[in-house]
Amino acid sequence: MDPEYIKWVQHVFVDLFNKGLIYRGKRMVNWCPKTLTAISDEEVIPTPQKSKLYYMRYAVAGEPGRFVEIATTRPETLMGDTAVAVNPNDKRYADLVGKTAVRPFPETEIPIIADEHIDPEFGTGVLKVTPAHDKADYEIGLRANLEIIDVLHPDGRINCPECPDLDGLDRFEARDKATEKLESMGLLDKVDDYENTVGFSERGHVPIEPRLSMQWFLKYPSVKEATDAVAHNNIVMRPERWRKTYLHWMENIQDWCISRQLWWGHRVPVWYQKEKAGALKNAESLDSSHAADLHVSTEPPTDPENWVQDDDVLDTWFSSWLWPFATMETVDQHLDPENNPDATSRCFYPTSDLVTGPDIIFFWVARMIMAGFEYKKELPFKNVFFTALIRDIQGRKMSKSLGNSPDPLDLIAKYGADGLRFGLMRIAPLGTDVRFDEKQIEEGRNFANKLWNAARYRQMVGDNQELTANSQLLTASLSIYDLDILAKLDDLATNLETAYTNYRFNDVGQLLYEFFWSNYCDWYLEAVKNNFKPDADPKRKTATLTVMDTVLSRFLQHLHPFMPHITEELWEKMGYGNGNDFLMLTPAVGDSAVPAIADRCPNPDQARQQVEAIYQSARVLRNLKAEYNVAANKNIRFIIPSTETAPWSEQELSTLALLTGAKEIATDPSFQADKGTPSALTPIGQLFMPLEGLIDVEAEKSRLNNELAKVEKEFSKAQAKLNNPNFVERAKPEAVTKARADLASWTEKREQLNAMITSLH
RNA sequence: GCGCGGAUAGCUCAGUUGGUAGAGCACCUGGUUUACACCCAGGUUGUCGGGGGUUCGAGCCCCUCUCCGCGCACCA
Repeated sequence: MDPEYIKWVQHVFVDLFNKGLIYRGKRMVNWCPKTLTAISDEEVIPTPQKSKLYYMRYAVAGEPGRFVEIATTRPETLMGDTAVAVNPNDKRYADLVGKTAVRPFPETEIPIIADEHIDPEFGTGVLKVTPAHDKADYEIGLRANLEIIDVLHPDGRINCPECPDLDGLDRFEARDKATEKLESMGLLDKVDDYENTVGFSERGHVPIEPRLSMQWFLKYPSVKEATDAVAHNNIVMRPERWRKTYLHWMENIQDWCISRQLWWGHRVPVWYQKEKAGALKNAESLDSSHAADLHVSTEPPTDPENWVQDDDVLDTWFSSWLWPFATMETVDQHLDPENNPDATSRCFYPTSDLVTGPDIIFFWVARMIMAGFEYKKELPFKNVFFTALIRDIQGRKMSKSLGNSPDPLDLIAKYGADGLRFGLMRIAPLGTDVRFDEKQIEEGRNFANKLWNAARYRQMVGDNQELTANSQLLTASLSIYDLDILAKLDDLATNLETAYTNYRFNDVGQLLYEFFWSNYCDWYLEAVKNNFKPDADPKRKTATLTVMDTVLSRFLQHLHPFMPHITEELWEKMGYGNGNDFLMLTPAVGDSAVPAIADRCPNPDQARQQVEAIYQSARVLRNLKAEYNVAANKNIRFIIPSTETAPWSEQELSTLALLTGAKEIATDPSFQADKGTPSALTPIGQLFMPLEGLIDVEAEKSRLNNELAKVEKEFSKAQAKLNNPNFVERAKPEAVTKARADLASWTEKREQLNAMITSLH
């Protein structure tokens, strides 16, 4: 309702009127008897109903005792019947055509006609024609030049003074009353249960009434251009399948009934000459050829006393469809840019992406494309991203009337705005609807909490230092864990870019979540905790802090669009903005930062492999501890009975001990394992876990055999694959290479496990 | 009637050119080692809706059936 926006709405109305595309006419429209207004086809919701099919008889005039049987769902409109129709090819009734039938009340003779529309298979093959109250009947009426008798008031009550017992009754009460009357006259044969689909008013929630009414209509502009734009992928829809839906609608487009009989809305900018107003309003049609008697303008007439403005307002989408440009420039700027230099500075038209729901693809998207092209001679956007619809846990669409929509404010109170936002983004897949489950929002809150605590930890272990991440990184002595997490941070940036490019926002959420929770918190932070012990090397501590700041600050940048509040808060509290820059105003990572790792270490792969070996070993050893129920025992020692521990330094082994919750990992070439000492095969070799008094040869044998069984299974699978000549010949080379590597790895594990089992004997 | 989705662990859902089925929650076991119990470690869980086909190989491709959802048309 901004004054400038109102001007646009009026300008477009006037323009389309002058182009002959807007006209006023008496047409069959969808009428809502509850809200007392016309509505568009798109606002009619077809709803399956359990109703009745009434079989009744009309007497054939002049042939006493002869009747035609008619099946109808709406006996209450019988007073508006002006014909009875059969299919011209229906031999059963061929002799009746041209005769007349007797409408029982108000009693009169009506013609029996033939029309192609009648389906001989339906009911009795005979249709009562009520041109005022059915769209198809209206068409038949036009073809046969039938009289039109309107027997309903706008609110759905019967308007038929000739039948006092029906007059004034609600349409559904009248249905029963009319049935009773027919029955008492002996004209009702039977009533069958019947399931049909009835159009309901989207807002009024009552069956709509097809009604002959004076309304304003629009013949859509720029239809061809809007169709071609999508057909030729100048506008790309995601998911792509909506394209077909769009094109189907565009190819069968109908004129749009744009007038509404409501109090609120943009008023139709049309004034009628006072003395001719009555006649003009009831004219069969009005268009630009009547311009002389009308004032159609964005400005009211200068002599208002001589004019009467049209009472109707416009469909709400008649203003919405102008949104891409009407929000960007005023009509004056549009029409006369030279004298309104602001026009270019404010106008972001076209934009790149429209994000919306597929339920308004016709209401809004299609119409914006048409209006955009019509007024800007250019398409309004290049991509349309249709989000998923969030349904309730039972799969129902959320709606006010069902009351199944959670209040966002309640959710925000419980989980925080960022938690809600992140939770939703993580379940926003490309292409399908999703059931809303509060658990998923809880996950968002937990993630925010995790982030907060990780930042707190950073503050706990070291002073807040001014972050000059890149230069400090270059001089720091980085551990393999540092290199590993920085390389993963680089990977994250790359993967996020891909996900964004493909509009896979749930992937973005997943990538952010996994990197931070798993890679950074669960592994990296745990692996570097030794560096904060009192006796740790200060240089190593500084390097670790620098890496933590690098990861945290970049991660906050990556996460910011998904969790704007907490990231902004931490950005400030951690001092990453140097006390003056908002994170919101900081260029995105891809625009500003060099890759974290590339300059420092051109080939981090070796470090990554070493780290993976340590982490994988930690998993195996944790597992071993769990299997022997000593997971909580911090005094456990692991022994490597070999000197061949290179490249594993004391430091890496102590990190591994930290990660496994063990006292130490010791190399001891002289170690002689007692038979039955639990041991495990890890990427860094075979490790023993001596347990005082807990040695049980049989238990250990059975455990190792279990493990061997799994390995054997994988081994045979890999072997079978490579023994298949078809695979080796036809599969992709990468697949074959990988299969060979797998087989080699399983072979080795198999041999080692066998050796371990043999040593128990 | 025409068209479009969906059916994968108990639940909500990922699974990107066909190549050893995943996440979170739930559940079970153990854990308060000074970031986090909104947490940590470990574990259990699948005839990938049914049937058929193509292929060396199918959750993924083709055909068919069943069920759920959506759009369009019709509905006397």
